Order: sequence, then structure tokens, then C-alpha cells
Amino acid sequence: MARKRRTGVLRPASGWLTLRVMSLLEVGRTHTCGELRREHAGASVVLFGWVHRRRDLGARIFVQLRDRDGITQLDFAAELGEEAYKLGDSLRSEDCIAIRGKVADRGTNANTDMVTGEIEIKVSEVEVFSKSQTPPFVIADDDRTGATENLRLQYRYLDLRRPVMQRNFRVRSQIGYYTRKLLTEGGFYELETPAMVKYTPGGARNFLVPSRIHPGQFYALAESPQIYKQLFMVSGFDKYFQITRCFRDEDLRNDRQPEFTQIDVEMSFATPERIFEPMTALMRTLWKEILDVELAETFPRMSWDEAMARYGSDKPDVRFGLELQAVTEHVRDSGFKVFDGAECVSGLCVPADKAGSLSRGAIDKLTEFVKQRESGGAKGLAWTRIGEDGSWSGAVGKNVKPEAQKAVAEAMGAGPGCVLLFIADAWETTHTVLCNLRLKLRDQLDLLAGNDKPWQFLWITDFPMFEKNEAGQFVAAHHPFTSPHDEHVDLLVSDPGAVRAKAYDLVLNGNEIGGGSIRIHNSDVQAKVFTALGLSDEEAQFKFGFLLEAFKYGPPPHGGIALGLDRVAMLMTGAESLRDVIAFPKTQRGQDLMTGAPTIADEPQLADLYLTHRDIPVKDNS
RNA sequence: GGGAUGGUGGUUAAGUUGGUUAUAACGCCGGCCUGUCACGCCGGAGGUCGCGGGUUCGAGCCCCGUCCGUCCCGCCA
Repeated sequence: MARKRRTGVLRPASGWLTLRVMSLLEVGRTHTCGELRREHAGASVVLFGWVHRRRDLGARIFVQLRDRDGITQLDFAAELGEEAYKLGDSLRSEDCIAIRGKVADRGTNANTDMVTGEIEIKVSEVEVFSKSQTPPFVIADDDRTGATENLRLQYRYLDLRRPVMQRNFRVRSQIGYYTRKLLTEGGFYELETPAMVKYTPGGARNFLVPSRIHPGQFYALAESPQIYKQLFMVSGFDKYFQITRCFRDEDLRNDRQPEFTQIDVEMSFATPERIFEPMTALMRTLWKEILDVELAETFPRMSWDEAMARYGSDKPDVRFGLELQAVTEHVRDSGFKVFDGAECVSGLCVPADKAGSLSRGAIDKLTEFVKQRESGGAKGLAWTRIGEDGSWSGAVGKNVKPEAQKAVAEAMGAGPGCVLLFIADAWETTHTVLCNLRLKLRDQLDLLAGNDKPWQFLWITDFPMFEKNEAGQFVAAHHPFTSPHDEHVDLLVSDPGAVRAKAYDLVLNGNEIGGGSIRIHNSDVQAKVFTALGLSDEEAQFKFGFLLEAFKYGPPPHGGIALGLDRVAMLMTGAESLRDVIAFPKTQRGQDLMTGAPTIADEPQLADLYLTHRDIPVKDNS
């Protein structure tokens, strides 16, 4: 039923009276708090916002008024408006108000630290929309809020008022906008897929949703739209994208939330290069439009094998050198026991101009570092410093034969003043540890100093098709529909570990921001992959029968990619945590501190779902 | 599941070897102040030291358990 607007009823016929009665809310704001400049001087304006700070000088009160676009200084004084001044005197932090006043040029008194610092508003009229309790923490205009994350999450709506957070979510909004614009204009359909899907064991742990209508049965929240988007290709939609929520019930990290957002893309008749093209364009558009940064026209490609060999990582930070140098061949029979018995010996050469700060004590600390389990757990760190005369110091120098020293120095490009750091261990351990050591030295030795290319995108290609789980069985490295390279199909049976896939990741400054693959559309190849994975026909039918059935009806060759929107937002904003670009994130233990979720469901609800719970550990919530 | 680290007025932190009345800054409240901009000056209020147990003449501090935050490993594209 239509309701009569109250102001409509009250509003008298005559114009001047209307002005006096109308609330400032009805008048509407003329500007935001971020846009007034010197050229607006003299204008009469209405601003809405929150009281950011108040500086009471007695007969003159300055108030910083804040909205999402900025902060503008208000000036209250009795000569500007008696009533306004009285109200200004009563204002407190975070009151929500409207003001009317005249823009004044601050002249030589301007605050050059503020974009609106050239002007202030001489306030003649104030309307207090609502008063605020003293907030539990100060809404600081930068990162100095001081409040612990615990408290910030509990009062998330206040935390989000902070200008830095407002900026983060502006960027996030723009990422969505430009993604939709570019991909839609590029011929992609934005299509939706279900969040509640069939439960398929394997891969990430699923959140389960009990079915009321089907007692004892469950949906799963989608880990990703993977299978549905492939079915879209069977349906002939040709190019699809979606900005979609995904759910994974795995333990959280700084850059991992239980629900997160993907830019999900799939294309028919795809090759890896044909996927890279629109994704590169997308990154270029985002960086140009949002950060005004011109990215390279194409991003370099590097095979997984090369990335592992040169950086020990499938998501290398290529903003600096310090690459891994394999020296296993050169130190075979070197005379040094540590090297001779090892499966793989590899090292880093810290150049002379950076090696100065690597004192004996600093290297001892690095030795401790490489031994830690989270660094990869090497047995130790062999090292040597090369003297002016080319001699090697320490145990490595003493034990490694001169001809081996020469060969190693040559291979590593090492000269006087360099420090060489070696790990001798199993292949995987050596590479993992050196990767971690390399990143540690990046920070410790400030190796990014003077870096003139702050955004280094990289495509990592040709991932292994399979990896081994702890039981030694092959499991899909990506997912079981990933296509192997055509020339590797025969290896699926003879040597699965050697098979490389048409799978790729997009890496930015050492962060994986997306990944995808060309999918299998040939049932013979699919069958071989299932066999290599130890999946019987029955199991495959049970898990993916509907997809295999669909693939009997002329599936196009297709492939796609998924980008982590949250991670992209985190990198673009410089946020330190995913939580700073997700409006209402969960804590590391998966709780929402503001609402208290998750909570225990009551019995009637559980009964509806035919659920009973087992003994629940009683929590002491103090 | 494991490791590390933190929890002390509203907030952020200090708190020595276990010892008298638990400090400080910011915030808050009151007063003064007409050019501040993290305004300034004067005064004031505000504490179950996360929770439970133990050791002790005595615990913020030591021990055990537990809850919560953060980071990492396992796990996870």
C-alpha cells in the first residue's frame, strides 16, 4: 500500500516556507566530502557524513566530516549561525549529521595534506541524523587504528568505516565492474551455476547442507563451478564467465577463507594461448583503469619444469634474481661427504654487493631456518665465502676438490666476495628449502630495492599431470578432466609421473592468482586418465557419470581458468590479509565474530532435518 | 591434528627474581581557549589482569587445564 510521504503532507504551498521546513535530508547533498576545491569557494553546499574528529578551540570549533569519498573540514562559530554553533558544540565522534554552509577558501591556512585542504565549510545549519555512542576504537584515517583484529571483526561495520577499508572495497567493486564489462564485451555470457551441488568425495572437503525433503541426504556447497561450466560448453554457450562464490571446508590461512570469490571462465575451441589472451587483457584493463598502471602487452610463459629448476617453486617471484643453480653433476666425487651422497645438490649465489651483511652469525641463523620443518626441513646448510683470490672458506672450501670448486663457481657465475649457499638433499626437499631460503633472503637483504617493475605477471605452463600422495598413489594435480599434452598420452600408462598437462597458473609477484587447464573431451583419453588414477569404471560412473554421459553428445574442445578475485583485490590494494578485502570475513577458526556464527542449531530444526548430534564438547565461552 | 605467539581500564601497550596503592599513552567526562588540522592547557572518572584450578604467607608474574585472536606446517587451487 502506498504511504503518503510525511514531508509531502507538511510541505506548505509557499516556496520560502518550504525551505525552512524541509529537512536537509529532503534537500539532499550537493557534494561528497571528497570533492570540494578552491574553485567552489562561495558556493552554498549541503554535506552528509560522520563526525571524524572535532577540535574545540572555544568560540570556534573545527569538525572533520567524513563520508566514503573523503574528509572535509567544517568551521562552526557563533557568528556563522548561533544554533549551528550550539549543535556543533554537542557533536561527538561518529555522530551522523547533515550540514549546510558556504565553501570558504582557506588561503594561506590551507592543509596541504588533505585533498580538500584548500577549503572549509562555514556552517550555518546542522541536522543531527543520529548520535553515536563512543566507538570502541578510533576510526583512524589510515592503518593506525591500533585496535586488534579481534575487536575490529567484532565491530566490523565500524572497521569498514575506516578510509583505508572504504578504498579497498571501492577497488574490489571496480574489479567486478571492469571484469563484467570487458568479458561481456568480449563475447562471454555471464551465467550462473548452483551453489548447492552434488557431493563428490575427493579434492577439498565440502560443506554439507542437509536436505529436509530427503532425510539423511545432503547437498554440498560448490568448491567451484568446474563441472557445470564444462557442461555449459557442451551446451554450446561457447564462452562463459561468472563472478562466483566458492566454498571449501579446509583450514584457513592469511590468504584463505572458507568462502571466497572466483572469476570463473570457460571457452570452447580453446588452446592455452587462447585463454591467456582475454585474461591478459583483463589484467591489463584492471591495472590500467583502477591503478593507472600500464602492464606489459603479454606476460612471459615459463614451464613448470623450468620454474622448479630456476626458482624451486611453481609460483616464483621473478622480481629479483638469486636463482637456484643445480650443481649435482659438478660435485659428484667432490670429496665432500655432504655432497657426494646426496640425490640433489643445488645452491644460491649471493652476489658480492649483497653478501657483505651475511656475517657468520647471520648464516648460522639461515642454517637454523633451513632446518625448520616449515621451511622444508633440510639437514643443514653448506656455505662458503669466496675470497679475493678466489679461495673458498670453511668446511666446504676445505673438503671440495679444487677442480670441483672451479666447475661450481663457473656454473653459478660466482666470483670474489660472493657467498654460496648449498642444500644437498632429496630433489624435492632441496628445491622447497632453497625456494624458502630465496624468499627469506629477498626480505633480509632487501633484494627488491630499486625494482622498477613492481607488477610481474607470469604464466606457469605444462604442470605435471599427476602428483603422488603420501601413500605413493598418483592423484590428479589439477583435476581429473585436465588434458595431458597430446604427445604424452602414451605415457599415461607407461610413466604417469612424466606426463605434462595442458594446465597453467597465472602468477603475480610470487602469488598464484589463478589457474586452469584445457579439458579432456575425448573419452579414450579420459578413460586412460581414470585408469592412471586408479579409478574404476564404476567409481567414475558414480562420481562423474552425468558428465561422461554429456560428453557422448559432441563436446567441443574446451578449457578455462579461475582467478581468485579476493587475492587480486588484496594485491591491488596492498592489503596484508584477505580479510581486509572481504567485508565480513571469518577468523582463522572459521567464526564470524560479529554475529557469532556458527551456532548450535536447536532441536526442532535438527528434527526437521532428521539430524541428531553426537556428544558436543562443552565450550567455556568466557 | 601439530608448532609458534599474544590476551592487563573503552583502546593500545609496560609491568624486573613472586612482595606495599597495577603504570603510561590515546580515548571518555568536566573546565578554559577564535585558526585548529593527531589542536593545546588544567582537572576527573574508569581494572574480576581471558576463564577455571593448583603451588605459595602472598600470583598479572610460576604450574596444569581451557577459551579466543594471529602466523605457520599438515590440509587446500
